[in-house]
Amino acid sequence: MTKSVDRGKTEAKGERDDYARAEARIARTILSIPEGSVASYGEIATRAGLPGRARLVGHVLGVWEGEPLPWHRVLRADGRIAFPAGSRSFRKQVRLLAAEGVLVVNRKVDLAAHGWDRNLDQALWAPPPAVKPRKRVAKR
DNA sequence: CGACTGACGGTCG
DNA sequence: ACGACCGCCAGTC
Repeated sequence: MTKSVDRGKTEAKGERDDYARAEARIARTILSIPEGSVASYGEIATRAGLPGRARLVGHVLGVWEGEPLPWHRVLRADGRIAFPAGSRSFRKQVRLLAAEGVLVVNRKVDLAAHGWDRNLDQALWAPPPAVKPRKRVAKR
């Protein structure tokens, strides 16, 4: 048997599987972004076990045809929407985010306020910063 | 096969 | 803040 051919097939299949796995992990990760939170492409990639492959996340979002994904919760690393400002998709994303209480100000979303992990920490620790340490001594 | 093109991201001047 | 680069990945011409 033409080993080389078989090998070629095997490799090609392996690559397809790798891609399929990566795609599935990326989709699951995006699905797990809580409503009202946002995450960057890079963050998604990292959490999906694919560090450094933000571009792959963008690619998957573009070609995905499985169950609907909360794609609007995925932003660029600096909080900006990835689509050209003013485009159909851009406006739609702004609308969907707004419906969850995430506002786009100056072309950007406040990641400090809506970042995924940060939100989680906030939910767990919930220590509102508003109150400053007002020098008060401890009364022991 | 090389060049180009995106739902990207980090670094550097 | 901004552009130039470079690394990264899949598709298209």
